[in-house]
Amino acid sequence: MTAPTPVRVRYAPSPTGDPHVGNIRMAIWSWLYARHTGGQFLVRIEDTDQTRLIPGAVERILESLNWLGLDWDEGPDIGGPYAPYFQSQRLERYREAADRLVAQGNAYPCFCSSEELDALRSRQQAEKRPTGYEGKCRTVPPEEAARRAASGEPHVIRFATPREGSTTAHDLLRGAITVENATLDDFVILKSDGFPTYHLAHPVDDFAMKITHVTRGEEWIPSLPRHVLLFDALGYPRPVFVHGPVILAPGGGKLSKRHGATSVLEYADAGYLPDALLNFLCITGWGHGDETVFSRERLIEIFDIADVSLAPATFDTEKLNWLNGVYLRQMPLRELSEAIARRLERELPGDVPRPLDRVLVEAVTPLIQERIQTLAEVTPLVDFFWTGSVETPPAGEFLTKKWAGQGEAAGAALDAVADAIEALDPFEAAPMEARLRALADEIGAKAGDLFTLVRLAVTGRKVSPPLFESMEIIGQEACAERLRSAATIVRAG
RNA sequence: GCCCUCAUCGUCUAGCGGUCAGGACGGGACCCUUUCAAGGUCCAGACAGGGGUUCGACUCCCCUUGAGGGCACCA
Repeated sequence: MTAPTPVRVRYAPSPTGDPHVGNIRMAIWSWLYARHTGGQFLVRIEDTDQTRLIPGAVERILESLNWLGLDWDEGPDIGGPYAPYFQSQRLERYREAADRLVAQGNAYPCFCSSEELDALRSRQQAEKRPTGYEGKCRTVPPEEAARRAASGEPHVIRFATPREGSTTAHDLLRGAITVENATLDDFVILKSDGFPTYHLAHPVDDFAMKITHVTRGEEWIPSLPRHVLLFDALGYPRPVFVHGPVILAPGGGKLSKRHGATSVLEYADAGYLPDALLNFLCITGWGHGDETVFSRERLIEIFDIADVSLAPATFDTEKLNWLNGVYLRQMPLRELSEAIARRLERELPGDVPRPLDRVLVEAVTPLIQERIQTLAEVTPLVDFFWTGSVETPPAGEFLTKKWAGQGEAAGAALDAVADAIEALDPFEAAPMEARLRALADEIGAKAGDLFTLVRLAVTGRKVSPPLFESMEIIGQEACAERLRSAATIVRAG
């Protein structure tokens, strides 16, 4: 889809915490749409609520975008032709717009206190009437209002919403949305601290920054009529509005901490890959034929924001895990190996010397590449390659199935394996397997039963990467040592 | 309570008046196999309900039901 003028979309988070995945998904879609059409993607910080600012939030927001590989053409850190990109630095513009609306008779100062407003709201609720400001200060004569405001009396500026008629706005995805003006109230556009509310800041900035498509979450639909009224009153052309669906938690309802990670950085921490999360988030709430795995390039090639679905989608962690596994398996050895090395250096016990030997990590990587879904599974799976000695499991672990009650036989078998291992030359996986299969035959055991003992002895666990390749990496001496020690324990059991 | 939005397998979706309603995750079976994975083959599984419109509705309209969102000097 090609737009007549270059598409300009923006991601406009407020710095009140880490961006939620639902929020980030909208940013991904917006970014893809900009890149798909050859337009621009910008970032604007909506820091108009001084009471909710969280230090460091801006940095974390930008870090989240960076990690996902979303780049911006204009933003708080790099500036741009419409700077500044912090709303807190654009206060004069909002003031100006508000003054103009008051002068035009589209807005008025309101001197009602929060206590008064709270009281009004409770009264309305008690009487089961719609809540909302009923326009008390709208009747204050303009001259009197101006005088009181000039004398320093605390006040806000409210928009004088038309009482009659209805307002129709258009959403690219949903078509016309019409609301009776009577259901709207005189909402605040400028707060008493001089900061604008979102309702005012949004039209002023999106007009000034030449935004062509306002992309945001569905939660904004109810206030869309107010925004449209403001665009009109200000004499700004209306942009295209696109309200994406929300993301639901598995059980239904909002996705929250209770359901696991909710921010991008948490997913990074949990061992997910940027491309996998990007693919997954994009895919939840949007689809394209029979395809499921999309590279970034492919998405840019085919993504059209007009194709996103309207219904709220449920966050499917199982699918994310599977997709992450797909990306892990696709990764070039060197790249995966480096990621695994960094993970291990972060998680291995402190007595393991850093940096890790990359040659060893590269030997281990192919053994686990197709066995993990996230990087978080790496360390518990392969730590025995680095921890000097494994803790041999108790005899009971060994003496199950074929070996139940056969402590002596199992011990003998382990010793026999140790003998065979020590005699091996070269000490490589293929000949090792051949030799141990023959040995199983000699002992009169099934290969699998023998290998289970060896696995337990050498890796310390019943599930491990491929046995012989692992043993080759661990080394001849260490393997023999672990086998003998296990033999002793098993006999005693 | 008032306003708004949405509705295809358990989940994410394709479909855009005529299809055996397709794919993916998850589930089941089998194959492969030294564990665990990965891989392969196959199976089960959906148009929320009721009215219209039409020669013909998953597709268009209305109602019901269900789900989600909003009703701040927060965004």
